[in-house]
Amino acid sequence: MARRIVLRSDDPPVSQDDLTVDYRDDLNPQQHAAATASGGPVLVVAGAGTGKTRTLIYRVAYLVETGTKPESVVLLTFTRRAAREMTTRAATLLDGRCKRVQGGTFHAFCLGILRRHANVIDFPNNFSILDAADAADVLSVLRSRGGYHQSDERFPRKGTLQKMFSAVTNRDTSLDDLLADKYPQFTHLHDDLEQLRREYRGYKQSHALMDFDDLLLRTLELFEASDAVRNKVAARCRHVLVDEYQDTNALQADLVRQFASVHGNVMVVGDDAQSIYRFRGADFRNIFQFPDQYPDTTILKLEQNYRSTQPILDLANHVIEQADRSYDKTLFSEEQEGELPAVVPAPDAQMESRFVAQMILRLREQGVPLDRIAVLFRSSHNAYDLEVALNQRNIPFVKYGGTKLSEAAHIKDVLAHLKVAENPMDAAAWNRILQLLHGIGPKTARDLIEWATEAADDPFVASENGPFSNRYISALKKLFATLRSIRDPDKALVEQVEAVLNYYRPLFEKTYYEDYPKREPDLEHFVSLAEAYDDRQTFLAQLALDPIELTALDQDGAEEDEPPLVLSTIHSAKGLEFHTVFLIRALEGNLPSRYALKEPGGVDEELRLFYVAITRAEENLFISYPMLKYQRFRGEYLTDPSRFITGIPDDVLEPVELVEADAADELEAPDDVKQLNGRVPDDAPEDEPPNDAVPSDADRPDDGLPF
DNA sequence: AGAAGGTCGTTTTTT
DNA sequence: ACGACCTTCT
Repeated sequence: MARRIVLRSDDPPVSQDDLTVDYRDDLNPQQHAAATASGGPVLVVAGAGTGKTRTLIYRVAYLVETGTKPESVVLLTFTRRAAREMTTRAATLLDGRCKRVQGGTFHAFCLGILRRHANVIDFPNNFSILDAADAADVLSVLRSRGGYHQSDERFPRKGTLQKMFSAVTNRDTSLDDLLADKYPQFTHLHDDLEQLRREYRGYKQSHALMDFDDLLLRTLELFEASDAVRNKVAARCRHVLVDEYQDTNALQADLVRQFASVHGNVMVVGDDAQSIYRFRGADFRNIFQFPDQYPDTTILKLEQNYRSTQPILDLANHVIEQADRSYDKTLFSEEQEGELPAVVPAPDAQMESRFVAQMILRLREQGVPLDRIAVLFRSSHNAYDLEVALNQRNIPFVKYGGTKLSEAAHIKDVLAHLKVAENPMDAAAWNRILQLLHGIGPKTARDLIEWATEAADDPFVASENGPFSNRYISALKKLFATLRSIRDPDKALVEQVEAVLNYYRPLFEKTYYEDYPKREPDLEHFVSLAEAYDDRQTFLAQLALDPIELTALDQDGAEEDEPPLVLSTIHSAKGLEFHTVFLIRALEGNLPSRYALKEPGGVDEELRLFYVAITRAEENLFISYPMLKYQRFRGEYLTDPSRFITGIPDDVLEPVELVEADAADELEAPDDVKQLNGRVPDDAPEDEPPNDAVPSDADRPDDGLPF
């Protein structure tokens, strides 16, 4: 790299008197130092709940207020939700200018760059984005085309292939090492896999497809291919801010370096104790390497916790002590008072759900809004029982980390039609819509795709003379007619979606004949979503990169209703905070996950996950687990509580026993709230008749008699 | 040969 | 409740 001469700012030094926001008054000294730091590389190590987000928001405001153009500030966050929240809050602080800062997720930001410059790496700018499932489908096609599993030795299934290849890209390792490390059963297939991986890459290139990893990887390749482009992009990155840096992987760290390569102003914020995306290639050690990669890094620490009470932090500190970690920060709070965190063994899964649902109703009675309460779990199916219990009691909730709208098969069908209209080379989408037609299976679809994407100049015009069989010709003609009609540039997006739905409905009812009425509402939701966009390409990208939770849609009918309770995987709860947190299914094999036990370092990662869950809580924390579980084939069996909660002293984590209200009373009065020994803030006797003042309680079901 | 339809075994976490 | 695999049908 060329020698660098640093020019000093010609502007007079900024005095606090000239600023609208009172940074010194609003922030503690550590936060203030971070928010008002001058340029250059800065690493902020911030413990859970220490006002990391707040500091970044003030940082944005400060930069904008001291003369940096908002368009030249880049704020990279882990989710779009986080980016939106930050810029909105910064805007409240200062003014609307903050909304013009660039950013979002790494993937979204890279997409923007690629759309502008894709031609440099031989991609059209209307390339399609493949989500993980789409990528797996492409691999499945290539696998059968290449005849990889003709012999009777087993070949990895499509999802495994996708995971393997993604891991190779994200972890910056060789296929060899990955196989040895994680897939020893497939090491002998190394050559086949290497070849399949090459085919996959070539196929994506020739069909204008990019999977999630490509969005990062191809951006780096773009920068490598053209210094001019890199300089142009980096010139617009006057200040680069990265949130959750502990969860970035090698690719992302590389990207940050490129973005900052012109101005050198980069501030990263993170907490090594909260690194929970190892499976995606993140390595918490990255955060320690930052100072090595950027000479003269200023290191700042945030240690005062503003979120949780001291008893909750005591548990958190106790937990994280068990992990190998290089940074020592003990969180402290000024909020000394507070309930002890509780561990609640429930007799079985239904009882666990009853406990959570009833506690939520009590808290709500005491004035805690539902949306200040969260139920967290390791994996999304952990919540199935609870979802039933909540539905029975009419408690509204959103679930994060569950099935996304754009992942539902029927929505993927509709999307695929739009994708083909957008990018006629999109073989993955073609494959999907062709196989919906009666008489077309994998083989015919493959032949037709080849014709449509290679032989035909314009498949939509030349649709009269393809290699068609009478078996499906009439259905195919209808498909072409629909595609032609939605490609009309004058057609509004909503009209395009309506046209697809008109065409798709009969196919939909046939394909999902057993349960299509249940899926029907999703199609309506999809139309209303499309109304907010006028550009097809933006709409498609948005759905791919910022998928909408299915349960979030159930809520928008009831706008008058109170904001819903939050159910979330621990991963999706990152960065959020709640008055009360329930952590359910704290079981050995679930948290820590049994899969993690096999991997070196896996248990530590799970421990950090547990730590993240605990530190979401402000006032109350309940950790529960069922003592008995039921599994098909296995029947009922005794569970082991998570190793993370055994052996913690009672004065740090208080054991609580669930007691069933008198069984006779329960039969007559459905108000069957259990006693919690000394735990419930307002422990009213429960032998009264049901209280009508609790609307969502009114049609509570009888909760069965599990004993 | 290739598609359709039924059956069996199954499931971490996310952009 | 979903997908991979096997059997039967066109």
